[in-house]
Amino acid sequence: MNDFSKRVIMIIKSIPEGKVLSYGRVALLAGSPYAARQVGWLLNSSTEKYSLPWQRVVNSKGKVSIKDTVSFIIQKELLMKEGIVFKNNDTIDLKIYMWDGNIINFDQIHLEES
DNA sequence: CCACTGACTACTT
DNA sequence: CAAGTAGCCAGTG
Repeated sequence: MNDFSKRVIMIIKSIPEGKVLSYGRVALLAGSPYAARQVGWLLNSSTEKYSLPWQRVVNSKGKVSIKDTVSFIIQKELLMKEGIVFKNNDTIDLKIYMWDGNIINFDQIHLEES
């Protein structure tokens, strides 16, 4: 288990209910801006082990991009149960649900407001 | 070590 | 908006 994996796990676990994060965002926060794909894989292999809210991770378009039909449905159901609303074409409004409480305590990173 | 894969993304048609 | 393309990175064989 490398640092990247640990950070991803940590980040996913800190996503609050009713909020989501994109794979790319998680990868970014974990320190590897372009490791979005690994995030998906990581979820798949660590969800049970760490009880991760994997359903709260979607792609940058606000869609559930998992291929497995069953999991796809489950994810939608879970999210809707948390209060997230899907539009007719299975997409959610990232402007509203994207978790920007962002920037976890990763030292170097800090919030810059104007 | 090399080649291939993929729950991704941003960019171009 | 849909489809194709080129990067990116960790796991696997």
